[in-house]
Amino acid sequence: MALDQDRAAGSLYRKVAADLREAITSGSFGEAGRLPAEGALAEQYGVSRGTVRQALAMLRADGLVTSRRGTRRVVLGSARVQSFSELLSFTHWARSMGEEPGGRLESLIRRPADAAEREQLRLEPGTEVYVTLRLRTLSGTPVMVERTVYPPRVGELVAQLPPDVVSHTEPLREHGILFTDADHTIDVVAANADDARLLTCRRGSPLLREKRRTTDPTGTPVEWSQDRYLPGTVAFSIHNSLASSALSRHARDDD
Amino acid sequence: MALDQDRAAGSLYRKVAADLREAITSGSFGEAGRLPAEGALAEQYGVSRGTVRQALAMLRADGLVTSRRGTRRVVLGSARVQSFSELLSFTHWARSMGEEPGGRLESLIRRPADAAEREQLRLEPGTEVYVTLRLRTLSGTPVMVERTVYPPRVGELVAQLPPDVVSHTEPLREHGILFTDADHTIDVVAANADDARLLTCRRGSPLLREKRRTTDPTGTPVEWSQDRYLPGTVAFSIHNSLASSALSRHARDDD
DNA sequence: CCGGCCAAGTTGGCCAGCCAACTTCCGGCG
DNA sequence: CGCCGGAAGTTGGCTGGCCAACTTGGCCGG
Repeated sequence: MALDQDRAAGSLYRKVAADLREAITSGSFGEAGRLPAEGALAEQYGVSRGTVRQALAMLRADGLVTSRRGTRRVVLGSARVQSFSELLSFTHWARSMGEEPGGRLESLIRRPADAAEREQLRLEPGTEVYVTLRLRTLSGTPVMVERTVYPPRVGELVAQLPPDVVSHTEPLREHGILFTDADHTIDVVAANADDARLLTCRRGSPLLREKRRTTDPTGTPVEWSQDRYLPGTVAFSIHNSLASSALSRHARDDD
Repeated sequence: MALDQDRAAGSLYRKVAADLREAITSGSFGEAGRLPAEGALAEQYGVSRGTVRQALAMLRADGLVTSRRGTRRVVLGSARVQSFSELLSFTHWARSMGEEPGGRLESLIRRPADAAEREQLRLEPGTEVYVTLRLRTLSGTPVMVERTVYPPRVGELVAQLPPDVVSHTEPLREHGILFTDADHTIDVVAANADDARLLTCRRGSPLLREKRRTTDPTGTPVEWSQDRYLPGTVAFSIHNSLASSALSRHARDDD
């Protein structure tokens, strides 16, 4: 049953995971209810127990269910953003929330990489990098200033994009630049003069900063970025357990 | 080879993962080098390929290696904090950095839970909760204010702890209260009067806020906490990819 | 010399089975 | 009535095997 629809990518376990995720969030198992046993699910979906376990591992990593030896799995919480591309691309994230992402390129310069940039992007001394400064908006209101450093291979492509293009990752993907892995660091920083001007806030007022280093499938760095969010616009959300962890970015709607 | 030492918990794949993690961070495969094939590792460790794959899945989730069909895995970065308990317990985290954690209980009150607290801790209306306010220090200097709400079962135990106890999670664990899963939300907030007094900063100055809801293995909430960190003392760090995500908290030592 | 094709190598995915460790529940016994 | 032990149920872990999808590099032909 239930797998007839192509609800997820090719692999079986992803389809099972997607189906279970939907069942959980729609409350089929209750608020904090117990899931069917792995064997029962395997029979129900017509797959092996190993495949079901692979699907359940995804849900466990996302913090949707518990998993303990000896007991049925228990529903922990409801679906969160799947955090795949939502965290790598401001545009994807905004659209997944139903908001309209916007952006304005403030500056794009080309200059030799400094020591820190060479370290992050794993470049030879003397290599030139492309540095962009962009203001990002959500449904028209400014929420974030993005400073990104690109290695030559990527920067050359970015430089040819029209200045008013909304998404950077999408056109880059069409040129074979893939964003697959990223390291994020989150802290607080005071707004400098540029930040204050672009975000229309006072200089020195606090901003939520996300530093991000992104690599492609081969492990080659493709981007090093520093995003500064206006407080109250976004928050970062993480689930972690003894098994795994998952992160998602979401808009602030509560307190 | 190499598995003679009990470098990790019981399961084979954890031992393999720990060994590989050490080999990667010690540079055995080079800065961005390629790992041996799964089959080769399986033979080398004397385990099946499935076990090696389970170990490698951990490393991939931690952002240490890539994984693509058709190619050997590539070293992405070096070891990060394993984020198991480091993120659940301020004390564990501090000690893992070699710093001396401290704490002072400012207040502990018992009162009926409000709507938000009942929602978070999944309590019946009218249930009483225990609310603590603690100042946390790192090697003597104040870095964080922690406001925690405990459900009755846990709060009763917390109330009996001596006020100067450093770690809360450790004594609770001895009473059968386990912290296994947590949801974290990170954003910025302005210091209120209490925060300013305890952290010796100005009122309204920005603090990094981490809201945390922790559950035990059965999925029952055991804690709801709101931690406010002085800027410049901590940052939160995450790795995410198309496959998985991992989070760790770390001290700020760079910029 | 360049380009395309092909084969080898490698990981992703799935299956079937087995045992151990653990939890829960129920019934018996004190 | 309460405690304890055991059986049933469930997940964790590991093996061995098979095929598909994909990448890489080298060979061959133009």
